[in-house]
Amino acid sequence: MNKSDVCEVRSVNKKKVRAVMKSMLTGDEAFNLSETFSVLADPTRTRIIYALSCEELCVCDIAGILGLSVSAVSHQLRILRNMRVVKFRKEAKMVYYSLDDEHITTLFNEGLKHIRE
Amino acid sequence: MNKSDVCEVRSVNKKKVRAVMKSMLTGDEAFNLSETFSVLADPTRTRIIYALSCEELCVCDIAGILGLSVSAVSHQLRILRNMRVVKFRKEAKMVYYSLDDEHITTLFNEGLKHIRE
DNA sequence: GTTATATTTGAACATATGTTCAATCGTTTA
DNA sequence: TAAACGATTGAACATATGTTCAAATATAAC
Repeated sequence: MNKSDVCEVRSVNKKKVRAVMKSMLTGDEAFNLSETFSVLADPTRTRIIYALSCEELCVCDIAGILGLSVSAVSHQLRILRNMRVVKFRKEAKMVYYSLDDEHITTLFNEGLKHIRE
Repeated sequence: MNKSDVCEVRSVNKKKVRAVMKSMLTGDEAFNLSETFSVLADPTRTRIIYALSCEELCVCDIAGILGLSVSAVSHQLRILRNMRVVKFRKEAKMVYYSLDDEHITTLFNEGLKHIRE
């Protein structure tokens, strides 16, 4: 960023700028917030979350429902696991996944309402 | 996707799978939903949205508040404009931006609540 | 009209992300 | 124990995304 990219006046309305800067999100907050939304920012993951909001499902069946490879689904489930959006239990050779985070579920439903209106 | 990637049984629980597939999100819905969340899935954009939730601001001041180049901010504002998250008005040489979408704002606040709990 | 300033834009660049493919791990069953 | 099957993983690949830089617009002031 060279200096010509910075508005010469430095701030057009110093009072407003100061007020906003005072209450501005911290870097961590902005990062965590956008990271939370990132989980829902992919169609495959939203479809997985939708499916799991209906039923507890094994990886194999999720892949069948979505028409994707088991591997692709497993990679996405890892992301959802890391973000604690889903939980799983093992039964024999199968691993069954279900939703684990009511906050994300609320966000998800809020978003669904938005696009369906 | 080769055939070995598909579960042999095809579906472990056919009844569950059929039920989920019946109510599954369409491709368009999944795309629009994830697109909506994508808007909020970047720290720069969440900071811009936060700032605009405090005050109507010109591009120059947003850049100053975020410590980013005017160009970088303008590029992000274009995305927010295209998604109808923000609106703007021109006054002299300046362009003032403000929030335009209450749905997104609701999502944003819901997310903020989530990370602050 | 020319200069200065606020903003936008396009191209280039580096980084992040999602899927595929092949290999591996763990459990079950033959 | 060996074979079969569900799931996970890592590397490779293509695509998407965000910032920078330089150039272009647009409006205001001289």
